[in-house]
Amino acid sequence: MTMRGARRGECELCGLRRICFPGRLTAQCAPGTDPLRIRCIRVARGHALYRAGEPVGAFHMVRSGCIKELDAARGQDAIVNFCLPGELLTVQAASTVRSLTSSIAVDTSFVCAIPWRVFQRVCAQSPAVTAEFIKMIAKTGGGTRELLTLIRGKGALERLAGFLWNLRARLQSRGLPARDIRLGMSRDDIAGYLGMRSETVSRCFSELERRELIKVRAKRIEILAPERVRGLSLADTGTA
Amino acid sequence: MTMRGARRGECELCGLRRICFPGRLTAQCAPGTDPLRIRCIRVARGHALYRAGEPVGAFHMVRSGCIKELDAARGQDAIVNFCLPGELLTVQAASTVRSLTSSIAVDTSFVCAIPWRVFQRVCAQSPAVTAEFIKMIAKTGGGTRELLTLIRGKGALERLAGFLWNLRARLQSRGLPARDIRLGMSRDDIAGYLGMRSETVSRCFSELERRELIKVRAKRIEILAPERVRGLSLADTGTA
DNA sequence: CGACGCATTGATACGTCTCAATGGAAGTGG
DNA sequence: CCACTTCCATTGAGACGTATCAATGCGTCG
Repeated sequence: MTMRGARRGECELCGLRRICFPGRLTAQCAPGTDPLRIRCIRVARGHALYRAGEPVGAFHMVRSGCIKELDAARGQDAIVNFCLPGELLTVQAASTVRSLTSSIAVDTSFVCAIPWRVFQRVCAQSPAVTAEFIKMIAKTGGGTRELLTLIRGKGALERLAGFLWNLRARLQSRGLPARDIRLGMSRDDIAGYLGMRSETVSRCFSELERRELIKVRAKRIEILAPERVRGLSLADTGTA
Repeated sequence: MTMRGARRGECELCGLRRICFPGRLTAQCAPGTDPLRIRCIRVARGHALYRAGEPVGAFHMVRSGCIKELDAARGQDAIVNFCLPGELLTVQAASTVRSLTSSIAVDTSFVCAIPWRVFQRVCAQSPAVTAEFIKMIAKTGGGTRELLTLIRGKGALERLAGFLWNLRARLQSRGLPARDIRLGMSRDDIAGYLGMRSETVSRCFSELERRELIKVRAKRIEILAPERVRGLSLADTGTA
C-alpha cells in the first residue's frame, strides 16, 4: 500500500486499523492484484475537506480529529453529523454527482480517501468487501436515525444528555478514551446539531452540572454518572 | 420470474416497473441464469410485515399502499419513516441480525421481498446491480436526513408544510397522482413522525386551510398553492 | 496587556404541550 | 335501515419550556 501525505506503514501502526475500512479493503484484495493507493489528507481546523456542490469522487473516513457535515440548503447551523475517528463520510456521493453537504474540520483532522472508481474495481473482485461496505453504509444511515430519535419529541436537557451519551458510546466502541470528552466544537455547533440555541445549550450544561451528572471545564466534559445521563436521554418529555 | 401471492406477469403490468428494484434485478441478470423467485406479500391494514427483534432475511419494497417503520426502543409514536410505493424497506437488515424496527401497514399494502442471500448471489454476478443497490441505500439514508432537517429548528406549521411537500414530491417522482393526497395515516401518526402532538397537527391543518394553501377533507388533502407550501417549509423560524 | 470571540446568565415574549370538552365519521348490532 | 357505540378529529383555556434580546464574565490570541 502506498500513501500520500503520510508515512509508509502508518496503517499498521494505526490504532484504528481493526475497524478501518481502507485497511479492510486492502486486506481482502485478492493476492497478486495491484495494491491500493490510499490518500491521507490533512484538513486544518475550520477548513473544508470539500464544499456542497463540488463533485466528490471518493469515500472518506476520519482517521483522527473531528469533521462536521453541513447541509447545503440551510446555513452554517444545519449540522447533519459530527464524524469521529473510524467513521465514514460522503456516503451520499454514491447517489449524487455533486455533494449535498460541506465537510468542515472541527479539529485539525486526518482523513483517508478512496476514489469511487477504485472502490468499484475492488468490489468487482471481492464480494466480501461489497457486503462489508453495504453494512457500513447501512450503519451510517442508522446514525442519522439515531440523531432523529434524539431530538424528536424531547426537551433540551434530554437532547444534550443524549448527545453526550452518544459521543461516549461512539468513542468507547473504538477503544478511545471516553472518561472525559474533549469537545472540539463550539456551543453553536452543538446547538445547530441538536436544533436549539447556544444559550439553551449553555443552560443545560449548567443544569447537568448542578445535578452532578457531568463536570464542565470549558470544552472538556467529564461524565460523572453515565447511567443517569443515559436515563435522562431516554426520558420522554412531550416537549418538542 | 416466478411469483408467490401474485399472478405471473404482474411485474410487467406494474406501473412501478421502471423504478422497481426487483424488476431491475431480474432485468440485469445474466441471460441463462436462474430466474429470481420474488415473493409478493399482502399486509392488511394495521398488521405487521415484521416486528422489532425478529430476524429479517430479506429486503422489501412497497408495491402499493403505505408502510410505517416504528423504532423499537421508543413507543408506537416513534415513526421513522412512511414508505410509499417504490420505496425501499428494511435497509438496516444489512447491518444487523435482528430488525431494529417494526413495519406496520398504514393501508393494506403489497410488498415485494428479496431474500438477502439471493441478493448476494445476484450482486456477485452483476456489478451493475451492486452499484444500483448502493445508490438506492444511499438515497434511503438521504430520506432520513431530509426528515431531520424537516423537523429540526422549525415550528409546527413549517414541519407540516414540509411533510406535505415531501409527500407530494415523492408521489410525483413516481408518476403517481399528487394533486390531492390520500393520507392513510392518522393525525397521531403524523404527529409521531414530525415530533409533535396530534392536537397541534389538527390546528396546523386548520391554519393552512385558513391561509388557503390547502383544502382538508377528512383524510384527503388537496394542495392549492404548492409553491407557498414549499416556501413555508423552507422558512427558518428559530422555534425548535 | 488589551481586544476579540465565545460562554454564561438574566428577564420577557412566544409557541407548543397539556387537559378537557365538543363534533363528526365509521363500524356494529338490533 | 337506523340507532348506538366507539374512535378520531377539532377546538378552547391555561401551564410550561424555549427562543429572544441584552448584559456580563471568561479564555484565547495577537
